[in-house]
Amino acid sequence: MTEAESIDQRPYHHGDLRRALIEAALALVGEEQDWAFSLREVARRAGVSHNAPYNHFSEKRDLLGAVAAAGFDALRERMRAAIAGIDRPRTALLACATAYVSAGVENPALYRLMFGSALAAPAPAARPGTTKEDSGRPAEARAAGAGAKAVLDEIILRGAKRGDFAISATNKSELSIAALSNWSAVHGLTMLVIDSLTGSELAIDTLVNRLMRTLLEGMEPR
Amino acid sequence: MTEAESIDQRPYHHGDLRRALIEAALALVGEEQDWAFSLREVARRAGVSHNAPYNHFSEKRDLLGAVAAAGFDALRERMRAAIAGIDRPRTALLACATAYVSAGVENPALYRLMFGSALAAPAPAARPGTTKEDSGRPAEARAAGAGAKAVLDEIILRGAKRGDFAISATNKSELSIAALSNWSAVHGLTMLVIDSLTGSELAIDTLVNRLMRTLLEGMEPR
DNA sequence: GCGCTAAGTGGACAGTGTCCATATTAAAGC
DNA sequence: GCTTTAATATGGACACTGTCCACTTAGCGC
Repeated sequence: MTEAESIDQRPYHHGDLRRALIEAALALVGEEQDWAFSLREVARRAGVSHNAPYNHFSEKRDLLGAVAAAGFDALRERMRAAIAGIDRPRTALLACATAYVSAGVENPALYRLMFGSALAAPAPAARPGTTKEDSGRPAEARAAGAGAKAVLDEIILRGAKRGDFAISATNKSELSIAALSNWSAVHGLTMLVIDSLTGSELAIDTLVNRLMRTLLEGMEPR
Repeated sequence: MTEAESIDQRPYHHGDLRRALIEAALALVGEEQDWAFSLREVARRAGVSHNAPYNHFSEKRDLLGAVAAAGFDALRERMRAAIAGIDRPRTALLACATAYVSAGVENPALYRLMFGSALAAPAPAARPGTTKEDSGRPAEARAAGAGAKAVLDEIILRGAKRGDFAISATNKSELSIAALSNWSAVHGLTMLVIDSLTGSELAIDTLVNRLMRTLLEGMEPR
Protein backbone atom coordinates (compact mmCIF):
# COMPACT_ATOMS: atom_id res chain seq x y z
CA MET A 1 0.00 0.00 0.00
CA THR A 2 2.67 2.43 -0.99
CA GLU A 3 -0.06 4.65 -2.29
CA ALA A 4 -3.05 4.17 -0.03
CA GLU A 5 -1.84 6.51 2.67
CA SER A 6 -4.82 8.75 2.14
CA ILE A 7 -6.58 9.53 5.39
CA ASP A 8 -5.31 9.44 8.96
CA GLN A 9 -2.18 7.63 7.97
CA ARG A 10 -0.22 9.03 10.83
CA PRO A 11 3.52 8.44 10.86
CA TYR A 12 4.93 5.74 13.05
CA HIS A 13 6.58 8.26 15.29
CA HIS A 14 4.36 10.90 16.74
CA GLY A 15 7.00 13.55 17.01
CA ASP A 16 5.71 15.38 20.05
CA LEU A 17 3.92 12.75 22.01
CA ARG A 18 4.94 13.92 25.43
CA ARG A 19 3.26 17.25 25.06
CA ALA A 20 0.29 15.67 23.32
CA LEU A 21 -0.20 13.29 26.23
CA ILE A 22 -0.05 16.08 28.76
CA GLU A 23 -2.59 18.06 26.81
CA ALA A 24 -4.90 15.11 26.42
CA ALA A 25 -4.70 14.39 30.12
CA LEU A 26 -5.28 18.05 30.92
CA ALA A 27 -8.39 17.98 28.77
CA LEU A 28 -9.60 14.82 30.44
CA VAL A 29 -9.13 16.28 33.90
CA GLY A 30 -11.16 19.28 32.81
CA GLU A 31 -13.93 17.26 31.24
CA GLU A 32 -14.34 14.49 33.75
CA GLN A 33 -13.30 16.55 36.75
CA ASP A 34 -11.35 13.60 37.93
CA TRP A 35 -8.09 11.89 37.21
CA ALA A 36 -9.39 8.37 37.45
CA PHE A 37 -9.34 8.08 33.68
CA SER A 38 -7.11 5.37 32.34
CA LEU A 39 -3.72 5.89 30.87
CA ARG A 40 -5.01 3.91 27.94
CA GLU A 41 -7.72 6.49 27.38
CA VAL A 42 -5.10 9.20 27.25
CA ALA A 43 -3.17 7.15 24.72
CA ARG A 44 -6.32 6.66 22.65
CA ARG A 45 -6.91 10.40 22.60
CA ALA A 46 -3.39 10.99 21.45
CA GLY A 47 -3.88 8.36 18.79
CA VAL A 48 -1.16 6.00 19.92
CA SER A 49 -1.03 2.51 21.34
CA HIS A 50 -1.68 1.87 24.99
CA ASN A 51 2.00 1.38 25.60
CA ALA A 52 3.42 4.40 23.84
CA PRO A 53 3.09 6.66 26.91
CA TYR A 54 5.56 4.49 28.77
CA ASN A 55 8.28 5.87 26.56
CA HIS A 56 7.72 9.28 28.08
CA PHE A 57 6.35 8.58 31.54
CA SER A 58 7.41 5.69 33.67
CA GLU A 59 4.07 5.59 35.46
CA LYS A 60 0.66 7.13 35.31
CA ARG A 61 1.67 9.18 38.32
CA ASP A 62 4.43 10.74 36.27
CA LEU A 63 1.98 11.97 33.70
CA LEU A 64 -0.26 13.39 36.39
CA GLY A 65 2.75 15.12 37.85
CA ALA A 66 3.39 16.82 34.55
CA VAL A 67 -0.25 17.84 34.36
CA ALA A 68 -0.05 19.29 37.84
CA ALA A 69 3.05 21.23 36.87
CA ALA A 70 1.18 22.66 33.90
CA GLY A 71 -1.58 23.66 36.27
CA PHE A 72 0.85 25.50 38.51
CA ASP A 73 2.34 27.30 35.54
CA ALA A 74 -1.10 28.44 34.46
CA LEU A 75 -1.91 29.56 37.98
CA ARG A 76 1.28 31.57 38.18
CA GLU A 77 0.59 33.32 34.92
CA ARG A 78 -2.93 34.05 36.00
CA MET A 79 -1.77 35.65 39.22
CA ARG A 80 0.91 37.61 37.45
CA ALA A 81 -1.62 39.00 35.02
CA ALA A 82 -3.98 39.89 37.85
CA ILE A 83 -1.45 42.00 39.71
CA ALA A 84 0.23 43.58 36.72
CA GLY A 85 0.39 47.31 37.13
CA ILE A 86 -1.00 47.35 40.65
CA ASP A 87 1.25 49.32 42.94
CA ARG A 88 -0.32 49.14 46.36
CA PRO A 89 0.59 45.81 47.98
CA ARG A 90 -2.72 45.47 49.77
CA THR A 91 -4.59 45.86 46.52
CA ALA A 92 -2.25 43.50 44.70
CA LEU A 93 -2.66 40.93 47.43
CA LEU A 94 -6.39 41.06 47.06
CA ALA A 95 -6.28 40.82 43.29
CA CYS A 96 -3.86 37.93 43.54
CA ALA A 97 -6.05 36.08 45.99
CA THR A 98 -9.13 36.58 43.86
CA ALA A 99 -7.35 35.27 40.78
CA TYR A 100 -6.07 32.31 42.74
CA VAL A 101 -9.44 31.25 44.06
CA SER A 102 -11.06 31.78 40.68
CA ALA A 103 -8.56 29.52 39.00
CA GLY A 104 -9.21 26.81 41.54
CA VAL A 105 -12.96 27.10 41.29
CA GLU A 106 -12.96 26.99 37.52
CA ASN A 107 -11.17 23.68 37.41
CA PRO A 108 -11.51 22.02 40.78
CA ALA A 109 -10.16 18.67 39.67
CA LEU A 110 -6.99 20.21 38.32
CA TYR A 111 -6.56 22.24 41.46
CA ARG A 112 -7.04 19.17 43.59
CA LEU A 113 -4.59 17.24 41.48
CA MET A 114 -1.93 19.89 42.00
CA PHE A 115 -2.09 19.39 45.74
CA GLY A 116 -3.38 15.88 45.75
CA SER A 117 -1.93 12.68 46.95
CA ALA A 118 -2.15 11.25 43.47
CA LEU A 119 1.33 12.66 43.05
CA ALA A 120 2.72 11.35 46.29
CA ALA A 121 4.71 8.18 46.03
CA PRO A 122 2.98 4.92 46.89
CA ALA A 123 5.21 4.74 49.91
CA PRO A 124 4.23 1.72 51.92
CA ALA A 125 6.11 2.99 54.94
CA ALA A 126 9.70 4.11 54.92
CA ARG A 127 10.65 4.60 51.34
CA PRO A 128 14.32 5.10 50.80
CA GLY A 129 15.72 8.22 49.26
CA THR A 130 12.86 10.49 50.15
CA THR A 131 13.47 13.11 52.74
CA LYS A 132 10.56 14.17 54.86
CA GLU A 133 10.80 17.46 53.07
CA ASP A 134 9.74 16.32 49.64
CA SER A 135 6.93 13.89 50.44
CA GLY A 136 7.73 12.02 47.28
CA ARG A 137 6.17 14.51 44.92
CA PRO A 138 7.69 14.84 41.47
CA ALA A 139 10.32 17.52 41.20
CA GLU A 140 8.63 19.04 38.18
CA ALA A 141 5.45 19.79 40.11
CA ARG A 142 7.38 21.05 43.09
CA ALA A 143 9.31 23.50 40.99
CA ALA A 144 6.23 24.77 39.24
CA GLY A 145 4.51 25.19 42.58
CA ALA A 146 7.42 27.19 43.90
CA GLY A 147 7.19 29.41 40.86
CA ALA A 148 3.59 30.18 41.63
CA LYS A 149 4.30 30.87 45.26
CA ALA A 150 7.02 33.32 44.25
CA VAL A 151 4.35 35.68 42.99
CA LEU A 152 2.90 35.85 46.47
CA ASP A 153 6.29 36.17 48.11
CA GLU A 154 7.07 39.19 46.01
CA ILE A 155 3.91 41.01 47.00
CA ILE A 156 4.61 40.40 50.66
CA LEU A 157 8.14 41.66 50.26
CA ARG A 158 6.95 44.84 48.59
CA GLY A 159 4.43 45.44 51.33
CA ALA A 160 7.08 44.94 53.97
CA LYS A 161 9.46 47.32 52.25
CA ARG A 162 6.80 49.99 51.99
CA GLY A 163 5.84 49.56 55.59
CA ASP A 164 2.31 48.62 54.62
CA PHE A 165 2.70 45.36 56.49
CA ALA A 166 4.08 45.03 59.99
CA ILE A 167 6.89 42.84 58.76
CA SER A 168 10.60 43.43 58.62
CA ALA A 169 11.67 43.36 54.99
CA THR A 170 15.02 41.95 55.99
CA ASN A 171 13.77 39.20 58.26
CA LYS A 172 13.50 36.13 56.09
CA SER A 173 11.61 34.15 58.64
CA GLU A 174 9.00 36.83 59.15
CA LEU A 175 8.51 37.20 55.44
CA SER A 176 8.22 33.50 55.00
CA ILE A 177 5.65 33.17 57.76
CA ALA A 178 3.58 35.99 56.36
CA ALA A 179 3.57 34.46 52.90
CA LEU A 180 2.69 31.08 54.32
CA SER A 181 -0.17 32.55 56.29
CA ASN A 182 -1.58 34.13 53.19
CA TRP A 183 -1.14 31.05 51.10
CA SER A 184 -2.72 28.89 53.77
CA ALA A 185 -5.76 31.09 54.02
CA VAL A 186 -6.31 31.37 50.29
CA HIS A 187 -5.52 27.73 49.62
CA GLY A 188 -7.88 26.67 52.39
CA LEU A 189 -10.66 28.89 51.17
CA THR A 190 -10.27 27.57 47.65
CA MET A 191 -10.58 24.01 48.85
CA LEU A 192 -13.59 24.75 51.02
CA VAL A 193 -15.32 26.52 48.16
CA ILE A 194 -14.60 23.61 45.88
CA ASP A 195 -15.99 21.22 48.45
CA SER A 196 -19.05 23.40 48.95
CA LEU A 197 -18.23 23.60 52.62
CA THR A 198 -18.25 27.35 53.08
CA GLY A 199 -21.76 27.29 54.43
CA SER A 200 -22.22 30.75 53.03
CA GLU A 201 -24.38 32.11 50.28
CA LEU A 202 -22.15 35.06 49.60
CA ALA A 203 -20.42 35.35 46.25
CA ILE A 204 -16.97 33.89 46.08
CA ASP A 205 -15.30 37.22 45.47
CA THR A 206 -16.97 38.58 48.56
CA LEU A 207 -15.67 35.68 50.59
CA VAL A 208 -12.16 36.33 49.34
CA ASN A 209 -12.48 39.97 50.23
CA ARG A 210 -13.63 39.30 53.76
CA LEU A 211 -10.97 36.67 54.26
CA MET A 212 -8.22 39.00 53.17
CA ARG A 213 -9.59 41.82 55.28
CA THR A 214 -9.47 39.55 58.30
CA LEU A 215 -5.93 38.60 57.46
CA LEU A 216 -4.85 42.21 57.00
CA GLU A 217 -6.66 43.79 59.89
CA GLY A 218 -7.05 40.89 62.29
CA MET A 219 -10.00 39.60 64.23
CA GLU A 220 -9.27 41.35 67.47
CA PRO A 221 -10.52 44.88 68.07
CA ARG A 222 -8.12 47.58 67.01
CA MET B 1 -19.10 -31.76 59.22
CA THR B 2 -21.47 -31.06 62.04
CA GLU B 3 -18.53 -31.38 64.37
CA ALA B 4 -15.49 -30.07 62.59
CA GLU B 5 -16.11 -26.41 63.28
CA SER B 6 -12.94 -26.15 65.28
CA ILE B 7 -10.79 -23.24 64.15
CA ASP B 8 -11.73 -20.15 62.20
CA GLN B 9 -15.06 -21.61 61.34
CA ARG B 10 -16.73 -18.24 61.16
CA PRO B 11 -20.47 -18.16 60.90
CA TYR B 12 -22.02 -17.56 57.55
CA HIS B 13 -23.28 -14.20 58.62
CA HIS B 14 -20.69 -11.83 59.98
CA GLY B 15 -23.00 -9.96 62.28
CA ASP B 16 -21.35 -6.56 62.15
CA LEU B 17 -19.77 -6.42 58.78
CA ARG B 18 -20.47 -2.81 58.05
CA ARG B 19 -18.48 -1.60 61.00
CA ALA B 20 -15.79 -4.17 60.35
CA LEU B 21 -15.40 -2.96 56.80
CA ILE B 22 -15.11 0.65 57.87
CA GLU B 23 -12.49 -0.27 60.42
CA ALA B 24 -10.52 -2.34 57.95
CA ALA B 25 -10.61 0.48 55.43
CA LEU B 26 -9.60 2.96 58.11
CA ALA B 27 -6.64 0.78 58.96
CA LEU B 28 -5.68 0.46 55.32
CA VAL B 29 -5.80 4.20 54.82
CA GLY B 30 -3.54 4.59 57.81
CA GLU B 31 -1.08 1.96 56.73
CA GLU B 32 -0.83 2.63 53.04
CA GLN B 33 -1.47 6.35 53.33
CA ASP B 34 -3.64 6.06 50.30
CA TRP B 35 -7.11 4.92 49.42
CA ALA B 36 -6.19 3.20 46.20
CA PHE B 37 -6.47 -0.17 47.93
CA SER B 38 -9.05 -2.47 46.43
CA LEU B 39 -12.44 -3.13 47.86
CA ARG B 40 -11.52 -6.77 47.61
CA GLU B 41 -8.59 -6.21 49.92
CA VAL B 42 -10.91 -4.68 52.46
CA ALA B 43 -13.19 -7.68 52.15
CA ARG B 44 -10.22 -10.01 52.59
CA ARG B 45 -9.24 -8.23 55.77
CA ALA B 46 -12.74 -8.55 57.09
CA GLY B 47 -12.67 -12.21 56.18
CA VAL B 48 -15.56 -12.17 53.76
CA SER B 49 -15.99 -12.74 50.07
CA HIS B 50 -15.19 -10.01 47.60
CA ASN B 51 -18.87 -9.39 47.10
CA ALA B 52 -20.06 -9.18 50.67
CA PRO B 53 -19.31 -5.45 50.98
CA TYR B 54 -21.89 -4.73 48.33
CA ASN B 55 -24.58 -5.63 50.81
CA HIS B 56 -23.58 -2.64 52.90
CA PHE B 57 -22.09 -0.19 50.43
CA SER B 58 -23.31 0.26 46.92
CA GLU B 59 -19.92 1.43 45.70
CA LYS B 60 -16.39 1.74 46.88
CA ARG B 61 -17.01 5.46 47.14
CA ASP B 62 -19.70 4.78 49.70
CA LEU B 63 -17.28 2.97 51.92
CA LEU B 64 -14.77 5.76 51.61
CA GLY B 65 -17.50 8.21 52.52
CA ALA B 66 -18.14 6.32 55.72
CA VAL B 67 -14.42 6.31 56.45
CA ALA B 68 -14.28 10.04 55.91
CA ALA B 69 -17.21 10.52 58.25
CA ALA B 70 -15.39 8.52 60.90
CA GLY B 71 -12.39 10.78 60.36
CA PHE B 72 -14.48 13.88 60.92
CA ASP B 73 -15.95 12.41 64.08
CA ALA B 74 -12.48 11.71 65.42
CA LEU B 75 -11.35 15.20 64.49
CA ARG B 76 -14.30 16.73 66.29
CA GLU B 77 -13.61 14.77 69.45
CA ARG B 78 -9.98 15.71 69.30
CA MET B 79 -10.77 19.38 69.06
CA ARG B 80 -13.34 19.15 71.81
CA ALA B 81 -10.81 17.51 74.10
CA ALA B 82 -8.21 20.14 73.26
CA ILE B 83 -10.39 23.08 74.25
CA ALA B 84 -12.07 21.49 77.25
CA GLY B 85 -11.83 23.78 80.22
CA ILE B 86 -10.23 26.65 78.35
CA ASP B 87 -12.10 29.83 78.99
CA ARG B 88 -10.37 32.48 76.98
CA PRO B 89 -11.53 32.29 73.36
CA ARG B 90 -8.19 33.30 71.94
CA THR B 91 -6.48 30.51 73.84
CA ALA B 92 -9.15 28.02 72.90
CA LEU B 93 -8.86 28.99 69.27
CA LEU B 94 -5.16 28.34 69.36
CA ALA B 95 -5.52 25.01 71.09
CA CYS B 96 -8.20 24.01 68.64
CA ALA B 97 -6.08 24.93 65.66
CA THR B 98 -3.10 23.06 67.01
CA ALA B 99 -5.19 19.95 67.60
CA TYR B 100 -6.65 20.24 64.12
CA VAL B 101 -3.33 20.47 62.35
CA SER B 102 -1.87 17.69 64.45
CA ALA B 103 -4.69 15.37 63.53
CA GLY B 104 -4.19 16.09 59.86
CA VAL B 105 -0.45 15.64 60.00
CA GLU B 106 -0.67 12.36 61.87
CA ASN B 107 -2.81 10.75 59.20
CA PRO B 108 -2.45 12.77 56.02
CA ALA B 109 -4.22 10.26 53.83
CA LEU B 110 -7.27 10.20 56.04
CA TYR B 111 -7.30 13.97 56.17
CA ARG B 112 -7.02 14.17 52.41
CA LEU B 113 -9.77 11.65 51.99
CA MET B 114 -12.10 13.70 54.15
CA PHE B 115 -11.79 16.62 51.79
CA GLY B 116 -10.88 14.71 48.71
CA SER B 117 -12.60 14.28 45.43
CA ALA B 118 -12.72 10.55 45.99
CA LEU B 119 -16.03 11.24 47.63
CA ALA B 120 -17.39 13.48 44.93
CA ALA B 121 -19.70 11.85 42.46
CA PRO B 122 -18.24 10.76 39.14
CA ALA B 123 -20.31 13.46 37.55
CA PRO B 124 -19.55 13.55 33.87
CA ALA B 125 -21.12 16.94 33.51
CA ALA B 126 -24.55 17.92 34.71
CA ARG B 127 -25.67 15.19 37.03
CA PRO B 128 -29.28 15.36 37.97
CA GLY B 129 -30.40 15.80 41.53
CA THR B 130 -27.26 17.43 42.80
CA THR B 131 -27.46 21.06 43.71
CA LYS B 132 -24.34 23.08 43.34
CA GLU B 133 -24.33 23.27 47.09
CA ASP B 134 -23.61 19.64 47.81
CA SER B 135 -21.03 18.77 45.17
CA GLY B 136 -22.21 15.21 45.28
CA ARG B 137 -20.56 14.30 48.55
CA PRO B 138 -22.21 11.68 50.67
CA ALA B 139 -24.57 13.08 53.29
CA GLU B 140 -22.89 11.09 56.03
CA ALA B 141 -19.56 12.79 55.48
CA ARG B 142 -21.18 16.19 55.14
CA ALA B 143 -22.97 15.85 58.43
CA ALA B 144 -19.86 14.68 60.24
CA GLY B 145 -17.92 17.58 58.75
CA ALA B 146 -20.51 20.03 59.95
CA GLY B 147 -20.25 18.54 63.42
CA ALA B 148 -16.53 19.20 63.46
CA LYS B 149 -16.96 22.74 62.22
CA ALA B 150 -19.46 23.42 64.99
CA VAL B 151 -16.63 23.26 67.50
CA LEU B 152 -14.97 26.16 65.76
CA ASP B 153 -18.21 28.08 65.40
CA GLU B 154 -18.79 27.90 69.09
CA ILE B 155 -15.39 29.35 69.94
CA ILE B 156 -15.95 32.24 67.58
CA LEU B 157 -19.34 32.92 69.08
CA ARG B 158 -17.91 32.96 72.56
CA GLY B 159 -15.19 35.36 71.52
CA ALA B 160 -17.71 37.64 69.90
CA LYS B 161 -19.93 37.64 72.97
CA ARG B 162 -17.04 38.48 75.22
CA GLY B 163 -15.90 41.25 72.93
CA ASP B 164 -12.56 39.56 72.43
CA PHE B 165 -13.16 39.56 68.70
CA ALA B 166 -14.37 42.52 66.70
CA ILE B 167 -17.45 40.64 65.61
CA SER B 168 -21.08 41.22 66.41
CA ALA B 169 -22.36 38.19 68.29
CA THR B 170 -25.78 38.68 66.76
CA ASN B 171 -24.68 39.08 63.16
CA LYS B 172 -24.88 35.63 61.66
CA SER B 173 -23.06 36.62 58.52
CA GLU B 174 -20.17 38.15 60.40
CA LEU B 175 -19.87 35.11 62.62
CA SER B 176 -19.99 32.81 59.64
CA ILE B 177 -17.32 34.73 57.80
CA ALA B 178 -15.04 34.76 60.81
CA ALA B 179 -15.41 31.03 61.28
CA LEU B 180 -14.80 30.43 57.61
CA SER B 181 -11.68 32.56 57.67
CA ASN B 182 -10.29 30.57 60.56
CA TRP B 183 -11.19 27.25 59.03
CA SER B 184 -9.69 28.28 55.71
CA ALA B 185 -6.42 29.28 57.28
CA VAL B 186 -6.07 26.18 59.41
CA HIS B 187 -7.26 23.84 56.69
CA GLY B 188 -4.90 25.43 54.23
CA LEU B 189 -1.96 25.22 56.58
CA THR B 190 -2.68 21.58 57.29
CA MET B 191 -2.68 20.78 53.62
CA LEU B 192 0.51 22.69 52.97
CA VAL B 193 2.24 20.97 55.84
CA ILE B 194 1.09 17.60 54.57
CA ASP B 195 2.37 18.44 51.13
CA SER B 196 5.67 19.66 52.57
CA LEU B 197 5.09 22.99 50.89
CA THR B 198 5.54 25.30 53.84
CA GLY B 199 9.08 26.05 52.88
CA SER B 200 9.84 26.57 56.52
CA GLU B 201 11.96 24.68 58.98
CA LEU B 202 10.00 25.84 62.00
CA ALA B 203 8.12 23.31 64.06
CA ILE B 204 4.53 22.78 63.10
CA ASP B 205 3.19 24.12 66.37
CA THR B 206 5.17 27.28 65.83
CA LEU B 207 3.70 27.68 62.39
CA VAL B 208 0.20 27.29 63.78
CA ASN B 209 0.95 29.89 66.44
CA ARG B 210 2.24 32.41 63.95
CA LEU B 211 -0.63 31.80 61.60
CA MET B 212 -3.20 32.34 64.33
CA ARG B 213 -1.42 35.43 65.55
CA THR B 214 -1.60 36.88 62.08
CA LEU B 215 -5.27 36.04 61.90
CA LEU B 216 -6.00 37.60 65.28
CA GLU B 217 -3.85 40.68 65.03
CA GLY B 218 -3.64 41.22 61.31
CA MET B 219 -0.71 41.91 59.02
CA GLU B 220 -1.06 45.64 58.89
CA PRO B 221 0.60 47.82 61.53
CA ARG B 222 -1.55 48.53 64.54
C1' DG C 1 -42.38 -24.32 62.10
C1' DC C 2 -42.27 -21.76 57.96
C1' DG C 3 -41.54 -18.63 54.70
C1' DC C 4 -39.33 -13.97 53.74
C1' DT C 5 -35.65 -11.31 53.26
C1' DA C 6 -31.27 -9.58 54.53
C1' DA C 7 -26.66 -11.08 54.17
C1' DG C 8 -23.49 -14.13 52.44
C1' DT C 9 -21.21 -17.00 48.23
C1' DG C 10 -18.67 -17.88 43.65
C1' DG C 11 -18.42 -16.96 38.72
C1' DA C 12 -18.14 -13.77 34.97
C1' DC C 13 -16.85 -9.66 32.31
C1' DA C 14 -14.81 -5.71 30.58
C1' DG C 15 -11.25 -2.81 31.54
C1' DT C 16 -6.88 -1.42 34.01
C1' DG C 17 -1.58 -0.62 34.87
C1' DT C 18 2.45 -2.47 33.71
C1' DC C 19 5.94 -5.95 31.77
C1' DC C 20 7.98 -8.14 27.68
C1' DA C 21 9.51 -9.03 23.07
C1' DT C 22 9.27 -7.03 18.67
C1' DA C 23 9.00 -3.63 14.87
C1' DT C 24 9.93 0.88 12.90
C1' DT C 25 12.52 4.90 12.11
C1' DA C 26 15.43 9.26 13.07
C1' DA C 27 19.91 10.40 13.98
C1' DA C 28 24.89 9.67 14.51
C1' DG C 29 29.23 7.76 12.79
C1' DC C 30 31.89 5.93 9.11
C1' DG D 1 25.52 7.34 1.20
C1' DC D 2 25.27 3.45 4.10
C1' DT D 3 25.24 1.31 8.43
C1' DT D 4 24.78 1.07 13.18
C1' DT D 5 22.33 2.54 17.24
C1' DA D 6 19.14 4.25 20.27
C1' DA D 7 14.65 6.19 20.73
C1' DT D 8 10.07 5.47 19.90
C1' DA D 9 6.06 2.91 18.77
C1' DT D 10 3.42 -1.69 18.62
C1' DG D 11 0.71 -5.95 20.18
C1' DG D 12 0.32 -9.61 23.48
C1' DA D 13 0.16 -11.10 28.17
C1' DC D 14 -0.75 -11.12 33.17
C1' DA D 15 -2.63 -10.32 37.49
C1' DC D 16 -5.93 -7.63 39.33
C1' DT D 17 -9.82 -4.52 39.76
C1' DG D 18 -15.03 -2.84 40.39
C1' DT D 19 -19.29 -4.35 39.60
C1' DC D 20 -23.15 -7.42 37.80
C1' DC D 21 -25.58 -11.85 38.18
C1' DA D 22 -27.60 -16.09 39.89
C1' DC D 23 -27.51 -18.69 43.81
C1' DT D 24 -27.23 -20.25 48.97
C1' DT D 25 -27.67 -19.61 53.86
C1' DA D 26 -29.77 -18.47 58.00
C1' DG D 27 -31.99 -15.17 61.27
C1' DC D 28 -36.64 -13.25 62.39
C1' DG D 29 -41.61 -12.32 62.48
C1' DC D 30 -45.87 -14.66 61.86
